[in-house]
Amino acid sequence: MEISEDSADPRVRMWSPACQAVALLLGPYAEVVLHDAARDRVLAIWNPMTRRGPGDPSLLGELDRLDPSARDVYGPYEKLLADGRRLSSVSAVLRDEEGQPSAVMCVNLDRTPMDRAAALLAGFAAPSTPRPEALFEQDWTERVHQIIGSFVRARGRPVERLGREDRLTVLTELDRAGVFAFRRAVPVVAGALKASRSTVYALLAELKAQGNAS
Amino acid sequence: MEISEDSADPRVRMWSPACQAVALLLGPYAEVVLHDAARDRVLAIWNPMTRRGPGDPSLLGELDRLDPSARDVYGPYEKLLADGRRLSSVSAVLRDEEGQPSAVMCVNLDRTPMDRAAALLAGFAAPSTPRPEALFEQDWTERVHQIIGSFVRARGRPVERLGREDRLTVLTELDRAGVFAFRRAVPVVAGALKASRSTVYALLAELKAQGNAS
DNA sequence: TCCAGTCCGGACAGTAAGTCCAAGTGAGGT
DNA sequence: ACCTCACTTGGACTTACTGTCCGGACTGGA
Repeated sequence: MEISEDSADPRVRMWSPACQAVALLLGPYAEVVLHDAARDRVLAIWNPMTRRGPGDPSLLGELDRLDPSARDVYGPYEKLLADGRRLSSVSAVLRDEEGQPSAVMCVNLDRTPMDRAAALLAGFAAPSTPRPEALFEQDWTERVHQIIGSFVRARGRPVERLGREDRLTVLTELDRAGVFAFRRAVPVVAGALKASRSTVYALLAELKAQGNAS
Repeated sequence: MEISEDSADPRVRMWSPACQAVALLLGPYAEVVLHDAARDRVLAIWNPMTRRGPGDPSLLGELDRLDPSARDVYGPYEKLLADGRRLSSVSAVLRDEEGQPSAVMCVNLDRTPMDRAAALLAGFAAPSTPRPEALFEQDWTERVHQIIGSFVRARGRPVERLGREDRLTVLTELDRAGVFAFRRAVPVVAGALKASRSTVYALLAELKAQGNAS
């Protein structure tokens, strides 16, 4: 991963662990460059994104805005690569033990993947899905009356006059519709059928017995 | 931004530009820690994400796996913060001009923002939810898990780590979906949320109070 | 009228739904 | 390291609902 002009250079030896660590952390999306500021050359480079190598002129104007007498840390500022990729960059002036500037570290982070992801997210998020979350049948009692009503109409006889078999049939349908999974279902059904709670339970027990038997 | 025990420490003076540059580049999502490996202490820290400060023991086991005689760069490896944030971390052994290990730099990058984005993208891209939309959902527990699941995915955080507000939100959605009209709904939801029945009832009461007040 | 079949309402037991509280837990502050 | 506060939890407890049982009442037919 590391490409350096001269690993024997004490500056490279000293700074390469830090540079390499950062390059590792940011995976393929960042390059780390160690510059010789005085000679405007690249000392070493990790994850190169351009074709630069050690010994090449630094280019990119990475060192233009540095003023070691003022500050040591610059950025993040934006840079544009020839192919249009946008970079976020920081630079740090590195000093030797006497406090003299000896090198400059630049980290160039390619933001295009994140920009793309951001755009994608923004595009999807904006016209926000109007909640296709289809809900349950909110009013299940409605459904109870519907089922009973249509049966009564088909049978041509009011609920009060339904015979035993009829009620068994209706209860079967209601059960298939999942009505009895709801709380308070039996009293409601009993009311709608104009029958007593006891009767409904008795009929349901009968159905269950039949169902299990068959 | 920088918090250091003793800026006069030559190691801090020497390494802080590099550390600060990295901290700046990665914005609020990364902390950079400079350790005194020999004494297992923090020398300086940028963008602290935990409560550690200079002079504190290093903790976090950041220095456990280091072996300066072998390599200088470690990682990226994954670490887990107490609050559930997942970190990508790298460490570098920093040496003085004689080549003696003098400090260790650790960069801890919080990946939850990216995880969340990734989760969201995955949620959109994936076959979403193949919605077997029946008129009457026979298997309402299925729906419970679907709703909780999609929320967890959007939130990018496992169900165990959902905060109070998150759970209130989920319960609101479940309620809108009519889940609590079913028998045995609360125990099922409590199980799916990895919370106790009591807690679910408490949160539901809170929602009801809010809803009536407004 | 009597019988058979059914239904009713109420009593009752069992199970689930809610409420309440003391104790435990964990994050944040000092 | 300790305290505090907010929250969670399991369990005890109350209330509501579910399901069963039975005596009495109604109905239609012999």
